[in-house]
Amino acid sequence: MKLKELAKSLGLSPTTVSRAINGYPEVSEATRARVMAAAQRHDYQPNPRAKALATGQSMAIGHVIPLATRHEMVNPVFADFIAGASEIYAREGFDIHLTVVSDEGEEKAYRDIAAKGSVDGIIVHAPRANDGRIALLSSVGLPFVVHGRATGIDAAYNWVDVNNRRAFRRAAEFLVDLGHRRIALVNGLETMEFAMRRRSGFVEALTARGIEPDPDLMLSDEMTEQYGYQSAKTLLARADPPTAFLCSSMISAFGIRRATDEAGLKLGRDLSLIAHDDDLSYLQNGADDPIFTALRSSVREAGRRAATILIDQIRNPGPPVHDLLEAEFLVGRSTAPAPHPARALNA
Amino acid sequence: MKLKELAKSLGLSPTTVSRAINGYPEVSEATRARVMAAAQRHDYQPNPRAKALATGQSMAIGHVIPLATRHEMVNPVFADFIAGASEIYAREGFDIHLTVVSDEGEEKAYRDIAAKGSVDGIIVHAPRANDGRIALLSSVGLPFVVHGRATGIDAAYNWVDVNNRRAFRRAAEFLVDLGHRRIALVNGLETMEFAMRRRSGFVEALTARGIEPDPDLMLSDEMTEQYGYQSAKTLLARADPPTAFLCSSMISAFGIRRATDEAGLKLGRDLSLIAHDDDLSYLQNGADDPIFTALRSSVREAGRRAATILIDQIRNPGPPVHDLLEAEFLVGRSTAPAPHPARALNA
DNA sequence: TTCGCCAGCCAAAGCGCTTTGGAAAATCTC
DNA sequence: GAGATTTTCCAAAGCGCTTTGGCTGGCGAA
Repeated sequence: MKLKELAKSLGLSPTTVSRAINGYPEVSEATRARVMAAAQRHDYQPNPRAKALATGQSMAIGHVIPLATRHEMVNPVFADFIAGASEIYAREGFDIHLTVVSDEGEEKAYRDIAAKGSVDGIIVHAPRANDGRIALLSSVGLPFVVHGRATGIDAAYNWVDVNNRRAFRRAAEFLVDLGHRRIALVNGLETMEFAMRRRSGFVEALTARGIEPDPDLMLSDEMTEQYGYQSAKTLLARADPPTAFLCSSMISAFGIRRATDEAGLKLGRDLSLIAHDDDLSYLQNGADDPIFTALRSSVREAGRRAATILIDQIRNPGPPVHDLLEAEFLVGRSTAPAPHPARALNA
Repeated sequence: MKLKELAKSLGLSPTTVSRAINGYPEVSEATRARVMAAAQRHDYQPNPRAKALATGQSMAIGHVIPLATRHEMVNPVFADFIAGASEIYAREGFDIHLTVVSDEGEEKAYRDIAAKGSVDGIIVHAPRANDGRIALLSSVGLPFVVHGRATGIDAAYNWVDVNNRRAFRRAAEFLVDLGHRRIALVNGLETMEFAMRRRSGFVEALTARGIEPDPDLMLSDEMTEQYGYQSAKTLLARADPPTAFLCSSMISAFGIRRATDEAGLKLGRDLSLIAHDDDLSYLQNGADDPIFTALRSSVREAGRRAATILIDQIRNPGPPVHDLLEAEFLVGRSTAPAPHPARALNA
């Protein structure tokens, strides 16, 4: 069923039908009702491509999700982020245009999307320091929101981020308060902004408490289970093993748990672990009785916020907006006072 | 840069330029070269909406990913499936159109997509028995490929699936061969086809070996970590706990591991566990030294296959095609002979 | 030399919708 | 009740591309 047919069947012009459907005031309420009823009856769906061509609006948002070349890994948080964003999109009538692209092709992917004009806005995932995409998109004039922030960019832009630095500072302080002195940071890839910020928060906390951060205890890689396992295994084999771990991901935290179990140690007794928890739907830390003491911040909520900002900027462009979410700190069963704090310190 | 401008700058008609770019034979190779060079130089990207409107082809594939209403959970395998599919899409010039929809809205979502004609084909995820979507899409005439199969559908259709039944039969047989008699099945939601098939394979194996499947040992739910944990905890607390677990997901397997650790049992010694491993990029079971004995089947590869079939069917429609993948069986460190097989049997 | 043919190009219509610039009908003003 | 508005509708152009149906000029055949 096309607009023209609908119009003919009603004895109206396409113009009037179009206006009736799109809520323009130039049609009487009587005919609008008639048109709407007919549209309903015939299950009329305007062809979005024709509409887009005529209006210049595609009613679609682009998401470019990076495929880490090293392990061809797609970050598991995307699914939840997009689920959150799409709640908003669905309500507002936007579609999602997905592009999966490996690191090298990334810039070109953005450039192409902008040139083809197939979306009204873009969400930028996983920013790095001095991220070139931000300048690129700004110059093109396509509205965009960054999930995260990028240092080294002068111009203002829209972003939604978690206060990673504060969260990790707080977690580290908590561990120090429990008497831990040798604390390992099992961080994400520190080419990523969020990982850099987490590291600075961690370092800040230690330094503020007079503890010299030990580079050997600060690891950085893609956050897989294996990475957590290997890291913990290696660190625990040291002569002076850490007594606590701060880990950037629940998945890697499971790896750490596996290594500690193998070593015959018990989390929350012999060893402490705090994990960052993105509150993924399939990897719940548990509400009432958290598995891990954790910094919780819903990536789905971040998706909702980012989508809201983006749509708002598309509809009425204005000065850049940002939204800084604070992570919740949940004390679970994976943390405990340091085993021999006094002895270790006074030795 | 638009086609018309390009044409003018070359002193050619839009017709000729269009034909040159799209490889039609009516233009001389000389002018084609000239056009291509100019297109390159001006970074000309044809407007996909205009193209789609004119040709009726949108060069986009729809993915409708279901949001399980119960826990608002988005299945973690989608990210990898789509990563695999998009390798093919990118090569062939297709875009991905994503729709996230909760169970109730699903049928309408498909209907709308078909009516709006915004995609050339669809991938159907997570089929259920007698899945209505298959009849719907068939009647609409939109090419589609199902990731999985649905019993109760007479008509043939395109699908890509893992031989879940055989895989689970084999795993169960392996456990029985190790002397296990009380084996628990920690399965996915059995409204899903794949879970039903896994269960039948499991039941078949036990029955064939003269073991009566115990309904109390067969669980079914969404495959979260918590689910694995709770299931194992409950089952291990029984008077006659199982000596082995067969689990439908790596994530739930981690939960099972957590429960067994808590109970002071060691996997691969006191208790056996086989997990189904979708070979997710961020949840590797480990190639050389698998954490779990596992049935491995790459969901990313399934994505590639599905995309290939779909594009092929879009280009030259033909009789339905399917592709049945076999899961690899990997013996890892989580399985061992049953603790007291002889005694238990001869008692 | 004339004709026919074909390679190579172009004008214009059309994809399904929106939107500008009227025009007719209805309402208001005095 | 005539003119001035306002309401309600419509015809047609246009979004950027493809594609049908010519048209032209150069070539070989007769």
